[in-house]
Amino acid sequence: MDDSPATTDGTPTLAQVAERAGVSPITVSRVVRLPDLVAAATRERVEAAMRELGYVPNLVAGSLASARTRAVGVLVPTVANAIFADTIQGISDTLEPLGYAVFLAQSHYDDVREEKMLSALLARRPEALIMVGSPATAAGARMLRRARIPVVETWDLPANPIDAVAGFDNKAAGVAVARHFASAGRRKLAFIGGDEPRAGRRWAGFYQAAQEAGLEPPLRLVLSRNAGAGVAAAADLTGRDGVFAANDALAFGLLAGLRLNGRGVPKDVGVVGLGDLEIGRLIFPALSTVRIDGEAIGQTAGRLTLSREGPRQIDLGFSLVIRETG
Amino acid sequence: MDDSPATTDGTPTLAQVAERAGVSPITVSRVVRLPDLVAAATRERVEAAMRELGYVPNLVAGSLASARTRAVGVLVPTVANAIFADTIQGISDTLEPLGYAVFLAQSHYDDVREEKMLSALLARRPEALIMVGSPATAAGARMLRRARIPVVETWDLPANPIDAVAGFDNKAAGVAVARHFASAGRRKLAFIGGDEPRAGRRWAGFYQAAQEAGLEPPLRLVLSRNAGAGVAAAADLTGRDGVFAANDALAFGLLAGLRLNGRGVPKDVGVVGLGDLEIGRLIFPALSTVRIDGEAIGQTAGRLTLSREGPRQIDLGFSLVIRETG
DNA sequence: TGGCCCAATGATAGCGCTGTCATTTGCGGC
DNA sequence: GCCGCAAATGACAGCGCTATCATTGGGCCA
Repeated sequence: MDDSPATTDGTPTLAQVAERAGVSPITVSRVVRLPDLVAAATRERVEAAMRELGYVPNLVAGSLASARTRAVGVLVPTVANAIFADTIQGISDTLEPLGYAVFLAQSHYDDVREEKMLSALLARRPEALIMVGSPATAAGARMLRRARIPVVETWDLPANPIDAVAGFDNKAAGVAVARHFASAGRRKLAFIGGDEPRAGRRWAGFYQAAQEAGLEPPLRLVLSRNAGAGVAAAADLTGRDGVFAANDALAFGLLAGLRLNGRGVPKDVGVVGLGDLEIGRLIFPALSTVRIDGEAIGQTAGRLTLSREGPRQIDLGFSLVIRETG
Repeated sequence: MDDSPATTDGTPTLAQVAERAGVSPITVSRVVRLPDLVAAATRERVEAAMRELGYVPNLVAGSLASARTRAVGVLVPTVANAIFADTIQGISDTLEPLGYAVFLAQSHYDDVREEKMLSALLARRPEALIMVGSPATAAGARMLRRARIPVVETWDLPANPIDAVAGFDNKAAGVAVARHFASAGRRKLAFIGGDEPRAGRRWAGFYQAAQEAGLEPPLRLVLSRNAGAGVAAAADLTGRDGVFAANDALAFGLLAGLRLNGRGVPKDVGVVGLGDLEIGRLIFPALSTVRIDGEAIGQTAGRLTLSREGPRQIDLGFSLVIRETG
């Protein structure tokens, strides 16, 4: 086009915009960040130069200079499991409009990987970090504390939180389900779920409440996290009349397995899931479940990230939604 | 602890590590990035200093200096829709082990927002950008071209791609479903879906193939994207005997609505979804669907991001999976 | 009319790293 | 015993911005 410095390299810099607009670099910087401080005429000239050059600010340089990245790190066990998608959505919907970006990482329920991802995330200097659950390792927790940024633990109510919390009481959820089964006259309960900490707490509450209700000790099946495992589990659940699945996906699988085994739901077995995925309402029989508002968790986590005011440990609760499966 | 410079500010810098280890900053940098270039004894000394100080490298500074961010931007319409979760997972699983981070943004099927997110993403200087679909605006496309980084468009086969593609032929999917309905003797077809480009292409193929098969012109219902809309749609579909839902979630809702309306599936109406969510296999009647391997799309996109070699427009295809709904 | 204040703009220095050369040291071969 | 070379380390400059002061030039009031 012309011989402006922009033709030298692909991406124009703020200085090149400044030169073209006949102003100093700092003025261009202000047009981008604090337009009110710049006279309208100047601003227009600068904006024209930016447009002509196709200028895209370099936030990595800006972040270094200002010590503000305008980004938050988000660490989830996995995104494929629909259960956390709403939470990610909630986070991103509350933070994106404010100019924050989301760095997403997955731990895959693996402690080593979690620690690695935590440090990879922290290396990018997010202004806050939101994770599902709590750090599994002491080293992970230490890193988070040293980072001196807001940290939000979600989907749980840790006894000893690092900073903020947006979650619910997993143990109480287990208790509620066991009591429900007991009051419905079911006697031989079972629990299916993974071996991660939150499922463990659900189990603990479930077991305890079953005992307190005078039922025989419930069975626990530790499964891998996909719905297919739920299908297979049905075969090992003969004789059980109330099953709490640690998440809805497992419950859907279980329902399918039960159908294959010719067992009636809810007549022969009651099934309760956790999460309240939309599909649960739509299938037949409609899934009874522990409703968790994953999006609210995400929104709350996002908000806790932005301000240090107010209560920082928030219990979003859950509710037992009894539909057709038990 | 002691009077090392680290006590001054929260986060120690590379220079502070260097001082404590008695080496130059560049040596510390090498221990982090190219440990083989450093003598074992020196390396151990540096590593000890890093441990003692709790050093976490500052990648934003490193990125600026090296002009490499080791990050990719990912833009999806929404993460709540389970259909893209597998793709994000595929991307992140192939890129994270190589040290890349993922910047995640959502467009919410909104052109303005998409453009905004694109430029926000680009401002962070990702080394590649992966998006579902193609930029909706010319400005968006221009930004991507100017960025001079690998760009992967997914979930579609754009006629005029910016760079790489990992997708499938949405129109052909529509054709396949219409032909299937026709050969099953269904005469009065309908299509339900959003008004976004990919759904539009599915409709186009569906419509065309229905015409070619001599059926009367199918009906198109434009719905919002949640499953609830599928439930409501059932009422407007009386008299139709074959319905293609642009995604599985809508299909689940439709199935529920049809049940409420007392219409038999597949006897009275056939229903085919798209995506092949795991649940579709588990419910009864099991959902017929156009199977898309979202995870493979993500993995392929990730791979296309890393190397400029080989074919860059990859059609991952789809397959029609007829189960119990039609 | 002089002084003061605010609006508008700029100069300077540096954020915490890494690329690109040096420079130093040890060691084998002739 | 000296030269050359590779291994190990370092000096320097600079990535593209922004924080933090200046500095300039009216406009307005006493």
